[in-house]
Amino acid sequence: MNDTFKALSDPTRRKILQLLKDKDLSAGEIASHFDISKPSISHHLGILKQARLVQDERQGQSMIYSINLSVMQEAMGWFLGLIGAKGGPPDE
Amino acid sequence: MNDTFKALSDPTRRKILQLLKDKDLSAGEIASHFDISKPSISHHLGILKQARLVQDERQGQSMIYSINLSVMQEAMGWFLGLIGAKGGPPDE
DNA sequence: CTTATATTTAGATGATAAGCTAAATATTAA
DNA sequence: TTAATATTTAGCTTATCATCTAAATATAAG
Repeated sequence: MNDTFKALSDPTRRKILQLLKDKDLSAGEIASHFDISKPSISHHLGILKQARLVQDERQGQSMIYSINLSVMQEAMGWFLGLIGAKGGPPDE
Repeated sequence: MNDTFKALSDPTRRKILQLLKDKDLSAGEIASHFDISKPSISHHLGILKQARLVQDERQGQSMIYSINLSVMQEAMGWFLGLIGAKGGPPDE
């Protein structure tokens, strides 16, 4: 869970997730959306991957990245736990 | 939005929010839940406050902190935007 | 007014993190 | 096998961040 929030704390990484929401993209295609060097984007992708927020799969020379929505949902569960029941003890 | 995610990226600050979910607490009461110096906790509270995730109000010698759920909901809205509609263009 | 309590501010330090360039790896194609 | 393309790894630099101690501020009580 900590890895998840750490990964989400960077605006470049959040934007990457928004790009991947629309469609799977290669590392190079992702990098083309930013004014940041490809090695730096690769580093961000590695952090997202370690947090399991994205998955990658080789396709020829390219690495195709896709979003992992189940981990996103876990993080959202944390929010729901906070928002859902202010005040009272849990489950009562 | 960036301040929000930055604030949420630290485990101590997330735990503070969980404490405040159950009930409002003074800075000292919050600090007593951690093995961290009071100035450090005060620093964390300042970051949460700047992100408007918490509010504070003086009560005698104490500062009483409370959670601001509306900002939490904004952050959750970001998640919903990502999870809600994978694949297709937005609103279609 | 002086002392005690609660909290924050200041200043310093060590760790993390984001960015870069250059070099290494992996795959495809000639 | 050699050259071209795509991506990652290595190594470095700079900036940000979490933490600490010591000092400052604010309120309450004697």
